Amino acid sequence: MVTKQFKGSSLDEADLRRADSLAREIFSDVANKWALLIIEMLGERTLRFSELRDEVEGISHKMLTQNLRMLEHNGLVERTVYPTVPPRVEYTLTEPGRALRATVDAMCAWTHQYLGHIETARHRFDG
Amino acid sequence: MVTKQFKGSSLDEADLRRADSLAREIFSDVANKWALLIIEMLGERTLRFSELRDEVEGISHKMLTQNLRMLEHNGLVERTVYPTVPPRVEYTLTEPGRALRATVDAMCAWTHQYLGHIETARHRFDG
DNA sequence: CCGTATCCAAGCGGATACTG
DNA sequence: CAGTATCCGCTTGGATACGG
Repeated sequence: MVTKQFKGSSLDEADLRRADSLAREIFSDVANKWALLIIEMLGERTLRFSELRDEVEGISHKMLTQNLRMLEHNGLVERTVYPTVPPRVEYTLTEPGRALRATVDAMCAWTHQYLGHIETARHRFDG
Repeated sequence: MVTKQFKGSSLDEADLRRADSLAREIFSDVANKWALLIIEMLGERTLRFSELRDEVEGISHKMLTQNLRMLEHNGLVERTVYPTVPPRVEYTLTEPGRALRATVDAMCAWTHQYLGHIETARHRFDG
C-alpha cells in the first residue's frame, strides 16, 4: 500500500515494511462508517459528547465512545474536559483531523452527486 | 446528512427524506475498509478476481466476492465474464467508481502524509 | 478459475446498570 | 453529563466443500 508513495526515498526495506503496516493499521481504523461520520460532524464545529450522539444519528453510546477514543489515540480529535458539575467534555478536530475531513467531505459530495446513477444501477442489477 | 446539499432545491420533504436515507445507505456501503481498498486497486487497472485477491492483502475469498457484488450492485464496478475454460472474470471501475477512487486516493495520500504525526500522537496517548 | 453454500467461532455492538 | 463495565444476541467473516 505504501510502497509506491515512498519509492525513491532513503528508507531501507525494514522501515518500508514498518511504515506499510502502520499505514494499513491507520487506514483500517479510519475507513469505517462511524469514524468518518464523526469526523464529518466535527468539521462543522466543536461538539460535546451528547451533541455528537444526537448529530450522528443511529450511533450508540458505546460506539461513540469507542470511536472517539480511537480518534483521540490517533491524534485526530482533541478532548477537553471542563471540570464543572455536571461535567462538560468537548471534542474538536486537530490539524490532521481537519485534513482528513477534507477527503470525507469529498466522499459525501460524491455520494450526493452520484445518487441518481447509483439508484438506476441498482434497479438494473436487481432486474 | 443530505439536507444541506439539497437546500434550496425544488424537492419536497418526502423526496428529501428518501434521498437522505439513500445517501446514508450508500455511504455505509462504501465507507468500509475492504470496499475502499478494492476500489483503490482497481484504479490502477482492470483486474481478475484472483489478481484482486492477491493485491488486496488479507482479504478472504468470501469478503472479496461479497464486496464485489455490492460494488457491482451500486454500479461502481463492471464485471465481464469471458466464457473460456477455465472462466476468466475481470473487474473494472465505472465512471462513478473512478470518481470515488479520486477521493480514496486522497485518503491514502492523507494516511502517508500524517504517518509521523499519528505515530507520535499514539505514543503521547499511551504514555 | 470463479462463485455459492454451509458451518461455526469470534467479536461487534446494543441495552443496561453503575461511578465520578 | 460523560465514561466504564458487564452481559449477551447475533452478525460478521473465515474455512471448507462443492458446482459451473
